[in-house]
This record gives sequence, structure tokens and C-alpha cells, in this order.
Amino acid sequence: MMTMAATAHRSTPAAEPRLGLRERKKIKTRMAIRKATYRLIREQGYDATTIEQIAEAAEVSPSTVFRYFPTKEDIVVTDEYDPLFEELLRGRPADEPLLESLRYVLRTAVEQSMSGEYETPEEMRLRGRLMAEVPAVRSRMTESMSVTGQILCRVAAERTGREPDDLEVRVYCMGVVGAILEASRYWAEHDQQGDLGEYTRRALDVLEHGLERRNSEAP
Amino acid sequence: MMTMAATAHRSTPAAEPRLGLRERKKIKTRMAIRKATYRLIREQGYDATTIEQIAEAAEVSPSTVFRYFPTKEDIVVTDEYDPLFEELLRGRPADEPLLESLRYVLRTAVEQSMSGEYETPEEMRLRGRLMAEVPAVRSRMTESMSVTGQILCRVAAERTGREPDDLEVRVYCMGVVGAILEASRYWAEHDQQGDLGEYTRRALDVLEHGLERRNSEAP
DNA sequence: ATTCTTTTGACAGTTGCTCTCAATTCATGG
DNA sequence: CCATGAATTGAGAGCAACTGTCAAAAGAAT
Repeated sequence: MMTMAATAHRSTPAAEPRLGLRERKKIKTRMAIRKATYRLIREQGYDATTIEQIAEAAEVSPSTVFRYFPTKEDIVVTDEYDPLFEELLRGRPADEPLLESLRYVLRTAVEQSMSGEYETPEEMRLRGRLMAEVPAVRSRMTESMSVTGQILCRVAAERTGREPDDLEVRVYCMGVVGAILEASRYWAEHDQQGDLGEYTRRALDVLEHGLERRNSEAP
Repeated sequence: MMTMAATAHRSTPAAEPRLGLRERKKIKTRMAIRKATYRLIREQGYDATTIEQIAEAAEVSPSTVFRYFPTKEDIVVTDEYDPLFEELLRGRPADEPLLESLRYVLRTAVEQSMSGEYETPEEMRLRGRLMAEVPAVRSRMTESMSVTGQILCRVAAERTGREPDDLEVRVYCMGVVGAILEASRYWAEHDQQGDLGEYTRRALDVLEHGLERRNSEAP
């Protein structure tokens, strides 16, 4: 999930000697492909950047690129925050209202992604720009959010004692996801100037109170 | 908009002699391409159907197919109900709560599309199946819904006296759209057995009252 | 060192999609 | 009815994303 945050660089380079050489190499090529992609897109734009160029810049074969990422959009979009999202969400008390939990989780997630701990601010800005400008990327990002929606469905189902496939549960969760995604798009379209955290907070307020009520500025 | 309904065959074949020969031919080839596509997909599946085959079956050149539809998904997905949607919506009294207006509009739209007036039930079923089974189609359909969301934004903005680009307006509308889309998906995934009209009604109920309240069965 | 497994690269092929250009078809005014 | 001009089409070349196969190379296990 998260639209704005992704690509966790959890592995401090020489940090986990438990992993075999193979695993470490995989992580390295994965990062190499992404780095190369980011650089090339920054230099010449998304469409002008071909898989071949990416492969050459990352010093792998084109086949390898496709082995690591099913589509070109995925190189940019792929989002490893879903597990964190679920963990944070399940960490909240089960009797807390779902929107309240989301307020906390989203605030935390935004803070973390803005802090530059998981990825550089430039990478974040670039992804935001691409989300706003390149239809294919935007579309892929929406798909990605629907996976997050499924996680939300499971949690919501548990809390309300329903099935995860329950119509009401699914509808509610996709409504929430749609709203949050739109807040992110708003942020991206406005040159990422505003405070994304505040936008998502306002998004949840709207979900809770509807449109009539004016922007509540209280915490 | 509408996910379930599309492809209005408004033109009774020899109905509008006001249009020039050119216009009429355009409409005819457009329909021919779609008919051919539907038939081929029904016979051999979506992926196995190529643009070349479609062109041959519709008796036009491949270039012409692309001239009429920017992508292959669009042949299936393209949805001409947005104008109707906007018309119906604006026909409602301006002081009516937005969700109430939507209830009416969606009910009407579902009825019309189920009645088989605009397209055959088979075409509708096929589109539903593809939406559930083919990722590319589902994705394109989501994009299409976001256009509907913009219409909704404009109307919502007028009614509440805000800008169409207002964050709250956009978030609210995309929440609504996400919820409705999910109801349609639910319907499609469950073999289109249930009552789509009821599903969308329940979707709006959830948006209004949240998840806690149990399925209200009263009108 | 040897086998065995995983990962990789080379390569060929398919398909969606774009672009250009010449030929055809239709609309229009004389 | 015909000539002129505009729109529509078809043919074809070309590009890039993606798939599949297969043999070579690299890491793991004995």
C-alpha cells in the first residue's frame, strides 16, 4: 500500500550474513535495476526509457529485468509496505473504531516514508510525479492499492465478525482505499507541496462525516 | 461510468437520416468492430483474440481498429453512459442529499442496462466476466470509473458551493466511486447471480452509515 | 572435486500500438 | 455532372513490451 512510500531498503548492505550469497545477489540486482530505472527516467522520461537501456545500465540482460519485475510499471510502483501496514493495523486494539486505527496507521506510515528512512526523498518525489503524469503508472498504482484494500478487508472482517468476502466489508474498504488514493493523487498533482499527512487525515474525516461538514481543523 | 452498462446502441439503424453518409458509416464500423470482438472473445477468449483477427472479422484494416479504439481493452470497456449519468444526476433537485440522488440515478441506470435496451444481455454478461477475469480489462474499467468520478466531483462541488478540485470533494467522490465499483465487482465475481441494483443500494447504505450497522433491509 | 539446483543470458517470436503516405471515398460549389 | 477539397481508409514499416526455450554459468550440497 501507500502510494507515496515504497521500495524498502531494509537490507543494510553487509547486515544479514545469514542469507546465502544467492539471496544477497538477488537483492542487489533488484536494487540495481531500480536505481538504474530511476536514473534513466529522471534523465529522459518514462516513455523514452526502454527495458534494454535499463538492463544495460543495471548490467544485466533484458530477460533478467523481466524476471525481477513483471512489467515496466512495476519497477517504479512496486510497494513493499503492505506487510508494515498490516502489522501496524493489527497492532491497534480490536475494539478501536476502524477509521481511528487508520488515522494512526496512516500518520505513522506517512511519517516513516517522509523521513527518508526507507527510500530517498528524490525517489518518492519521482514516483509521485509519475503517478500524476504517466497513465500506466497511475493505473498500476491503483491496482496495487486494491491489494491493500484486501488486507483492510481481512482486518475489518475480523473486527466486525463478518466474512472477508462480505459485500458490505468489501464496499466499505474500497471506499476507504479510493478516498486515500485520491488524497495522494491530489498531493501529487499539486506538485507535492502540501502535507500528505494532513491530506489523508482530512480524507478520513470526510469518510466519517460526509461532505456537508466543513473542514474540521481540530485534531 | 457504470461498469455494468455500456455501449449504447442509440442509433436505430435507419433512424437519423440527418447524419451524413460519413457519420453513419463511422457508427456502423464502430459497431462492427465491437460485435466482431465480442464474438471472437466468446469463442476463443480475450488473450487469444488479436487485433488482426478482429480487423479481419469486422472487414476493416488493423489500422482502422486502432483509429476507432486506442487500446484493445477499450473495445470491450468503452462506456457511453457518462452523459446519461450526468443528465440523470443534474435532473435531481439541487437540495437533495447527494447520496439520495445517487440512489435514484444508479437504480435507474441499472434498470436500463438490465432491460436490454441499450445492449444485449449477453454483451453485458461478457463484460462482467472479463472484468472479473482479465486484469487488463478490470484495470481499464477502473480508469473509466475515475472519469465518472470527475463528473460526480463537478456536481458535488456545485451543490456544496465548493471548487471541483477541492480536496474534500474529490476524496468524497472517489470514495463513492470506489464503493460502487466494488459492488459491481462483487456482482461480477459471483457469476452475476445476485441483484446488481440491490448491491449498489447496499453500497450507498454502507457509505452513509459505516460498517457497524447491519444490513438494513428496509427501503 | 562432484553432482545438483538455481540463476542467468542469448535469442527468436508474438502482439499491441504508432506513424507515414498514398489511395479511396464522401461533401460541396459551380 | 464534374472538379476541387477534405475526411477516411489501407498498406506497410517500425518500435518496444513481453513470453518462451534452452544451454551455459554460478552457488550449494555431498
